Amino acid sequence: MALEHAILVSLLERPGSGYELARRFDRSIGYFWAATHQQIYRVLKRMESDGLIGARTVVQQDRPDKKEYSVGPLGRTALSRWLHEPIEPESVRHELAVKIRGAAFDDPAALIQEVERHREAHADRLAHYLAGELRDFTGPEAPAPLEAGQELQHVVLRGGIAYERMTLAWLDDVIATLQRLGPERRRRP
Amino acid sequence: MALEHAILVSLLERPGSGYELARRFDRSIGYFWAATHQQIYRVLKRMESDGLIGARTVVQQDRPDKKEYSVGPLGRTALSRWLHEPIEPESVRHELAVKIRGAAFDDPAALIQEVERHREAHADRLAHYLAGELRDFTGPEAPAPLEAGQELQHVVLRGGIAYERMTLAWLDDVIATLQRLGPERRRRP
DNA sequence: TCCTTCTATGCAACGAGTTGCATAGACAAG
DNA sequence: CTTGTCTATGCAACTCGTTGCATAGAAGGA
Repeated sequence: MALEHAILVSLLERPGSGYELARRFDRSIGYFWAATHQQIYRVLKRMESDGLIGARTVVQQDRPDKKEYSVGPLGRTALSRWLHEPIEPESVRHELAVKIRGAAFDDPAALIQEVERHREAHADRLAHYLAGELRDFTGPEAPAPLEAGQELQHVVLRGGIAYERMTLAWLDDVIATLQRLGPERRRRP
Repeated sequence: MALEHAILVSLLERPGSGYELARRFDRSIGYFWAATHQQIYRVLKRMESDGLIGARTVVQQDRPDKKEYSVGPLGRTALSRWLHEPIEPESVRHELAVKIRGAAFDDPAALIQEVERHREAHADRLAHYLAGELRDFTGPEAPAPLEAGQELQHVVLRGGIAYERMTLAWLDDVIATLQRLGPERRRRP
């Protein structure tokens, strides 16, 4: 179960509550491992009862109290063990690609709008990543000699940036292809 | 449920049995939508009882009989409806990226082997895609004017090729980064 | 001859992920 | 003054995906 390990990594980078983790999974760590708050709360509860993490209640003014989790020795060991186990190369799940192949049995041109919507979403993500890179790693505000953890966060972010750039170029290719095939070349077997 | 739609697309491209579909999901269509045979059999059964697809038993010599499925009018309508619905841009699940960030709390150098293993797997996939592209789309054996369905299969395959190339370059970046951080820069908070 | 691989289909149990809903106080905008 | 958003946590039901196992005949290699 990789969510467990993603949570361990995130809590080692900085302790936090379920709610805070959920927001991190909407940003930073969620760029390559998505999770909803329900999933996170459920797994946190199990991890606490397994002794991987510990919780302390933080009383707050003007907002509800929270339970701040941090990683215990058992959690550290569990993460270490997982890091030394081999994992399978990812199997991709790309719904849009299914749609593109399916468009052969419908109207290819009708898919252009949808692909453009995706293109915009990826352009936004790329802009977001680039802003984060400048803020945390390459800009004047960033700490000059990065420590190991930051170097590793940076290389992961570079992966996200490369992915978004590649995807944008590909979506342009898709749009051009869909435009070349008009509704007139629609296949009706 | 996108597996259902992936199956509809695959069966429209060519009717086939559950077993044949499972093999297609190990190749071609599985490059962007993975599925095991158990999943496929279960969904085929439901799709048949929902009337989306029809089955006929094909008696075979020297091997077990098979049930060949093909898409009915209801299935075609269902696919069409889905094609016109918007979908969310994919949320990524990249386990290796979690490991890379986690390496900050262990030995970064110990991860190099694992990353190299992934690199090889991606290099193999790229070679496989390129061979398929040559065979089906760009080589001398390929049909000269491609029809719409083939153009669309080709653009999806180009996406796979771009993805693998990008991933290879990124994994090289990751390996170089892990090498720069030795075990001596291990972080022990 | 035995062992493995290929074709072909399927059940059962479990683990992971999604969707909808509920609570509850603070604050801001209309 | 009501509606909506933000912080904060959680249950219940459901769907989806994974793992292990089972059957069974044919073909091919050790």
